[in-house]
Amino acid sequence: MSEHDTQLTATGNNFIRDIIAAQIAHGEHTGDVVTRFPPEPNGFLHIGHAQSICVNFGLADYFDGFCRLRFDDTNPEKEEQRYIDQIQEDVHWLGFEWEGSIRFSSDYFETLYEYALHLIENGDAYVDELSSEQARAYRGDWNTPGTNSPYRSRTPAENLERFEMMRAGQFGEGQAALRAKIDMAAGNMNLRDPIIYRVRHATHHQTGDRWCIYPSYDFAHGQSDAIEGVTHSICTLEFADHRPLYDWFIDHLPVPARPVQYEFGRLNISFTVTSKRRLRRLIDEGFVNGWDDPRMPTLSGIRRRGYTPAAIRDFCEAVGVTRTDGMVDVAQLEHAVRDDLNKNAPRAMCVMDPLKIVLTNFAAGEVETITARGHPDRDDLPPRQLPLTREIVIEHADFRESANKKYKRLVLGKKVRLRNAYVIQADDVVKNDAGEIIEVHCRYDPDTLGELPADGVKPKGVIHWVSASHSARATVREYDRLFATDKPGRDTEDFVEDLNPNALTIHHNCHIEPGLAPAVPETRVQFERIGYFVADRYDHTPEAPVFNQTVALRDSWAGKTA
RNA sequence: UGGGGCGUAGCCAAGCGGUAAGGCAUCGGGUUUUGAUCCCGUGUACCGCAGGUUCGAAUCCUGCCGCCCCAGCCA
Repeated sequence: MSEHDTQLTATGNNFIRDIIAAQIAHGEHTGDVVTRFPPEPNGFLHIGHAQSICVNFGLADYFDGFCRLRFDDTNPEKEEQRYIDQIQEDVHWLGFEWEGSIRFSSDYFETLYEYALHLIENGDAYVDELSSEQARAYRGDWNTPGTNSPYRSRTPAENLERFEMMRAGQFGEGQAALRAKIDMAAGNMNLRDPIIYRVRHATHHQTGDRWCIYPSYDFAHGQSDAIEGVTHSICTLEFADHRPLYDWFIDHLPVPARPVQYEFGRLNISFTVTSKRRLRRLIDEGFVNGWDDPRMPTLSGIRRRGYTPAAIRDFCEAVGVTRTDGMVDVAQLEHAVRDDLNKNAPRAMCVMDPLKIVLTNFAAGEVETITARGHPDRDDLPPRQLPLTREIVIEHADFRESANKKYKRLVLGKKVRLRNAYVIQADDVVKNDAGEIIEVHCRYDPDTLGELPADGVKPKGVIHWVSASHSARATVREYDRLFATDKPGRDTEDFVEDLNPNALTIHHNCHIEPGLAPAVPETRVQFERIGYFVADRYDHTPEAPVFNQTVALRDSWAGKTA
């Protein structure tokens, strides 16, 4: 993991880590701790998966074992190569390196088939020819025991023959399925003769047309774990009642190892959604521009938004691993990025809503270069050169003709400090016919660079600015939370009704420091007094800079009035 | 109504019989050429409820309540 900046810490809570530590301490576990991250390649990874990735890779790293990346590809109709590629990119981006080459459940299809044969020979599985509708009726419900299928009593020889026929393509989809013979009256529905193989006349992205029968998740997953020597098979809580089945297969098959499943509570975050079905809908219905739209909670989306791998890892560690089905405040995620970016992002100035300021006592045509720190408390980040000219721009919101003492910005007749530069005083306001302020005339105090004014009175406020002429223009995409409510869909018919209409505001013609335009894509920066931004991974160019807002600076002034 | 899981401050979350850590959020205050950062302070948590055991229980026992997951030939 050296090529990445991964620094795994074990500061958070993780009950699985505690369990493994105890197993090792008590001699119940010897040898390597082997885990795996097992995504199905049917969509992009999202922030919820980050938790699973951190848990699996983190545990392997913590115990000096190893973790592999295995695609759980047993449903060819929903899976695509592009997702396989994207998932690998995302896991790497997060900072993890899997052991060996990538694996696929489909790598084990032949072995899995033999395992199925083993079950049939032992009378533990049978080919059922009930239609799915009939099967559902036979299954019963929570209050009614199921009924045995009339095909349940077929002999092993008969089942063997039928199963061969399934593999040979002599059954259409839904006409036959191999089921484990367990208990149609089990309280746990997963044990009511679960499907082991079903017919799918579909081309598989890895195995092509070699197979027309595919193993179910329950059959493929645990056995793949065993084949790979996984010791701790970690998944989320909704699979808890699959564990008896997971163990049943392991108990009834000649597998080379005995993995054990552990479940933890899925990560849910307020003001967002993390279900592939919902994310796909946002894309399909055009609410966002694809899986990697910066508003999306996908890893590629938040990457484009400017989030850092370290921030996401810190967030997952801070949230902890438990069996509680909770909802973490998105503010906790935002805190994690601010914390990282505050320490590492260079500072710069950008004026998003320009108001022209004329420094009446500054010579026209003159350009004074001011050197500013790259970061308030880091000397290793290079200083930057800021051209100061007679005409500059500041934010409209940073000027008022009059205001009370709580307003710490530029007020007519009063002084304010230009960030990194001089103290100025506003003398005149120029308005258009509509009465709107279009220009402010100020005088600057040439003795205040790094110094207090002669009267010794420190200006109340500091505002950011950029030269009107010696600056670059940029498009700045200001993002807000994708949803306006903490639990999308909770109080509405359809979760899309909770979408935040202001999740994206595009600002054209923003003025940025000239040194910022050449930034390479994905350069992260803090626009002082505004927030953290990143040069868009795809759209940013030196000629037409595009910055995406990662997260705004904390603003204890917001909501107050002056 | 069957099976499984979970309930500690607004949100995460320690605690595992000895009298409630920490983080986020909130609200104050200090420092500050970012109303940022940093620093300090700030919460009667009836430990879901009710009984019981005990000198003593969030921690043990019993009952109840609430929330989540399961009736795909999805994962």
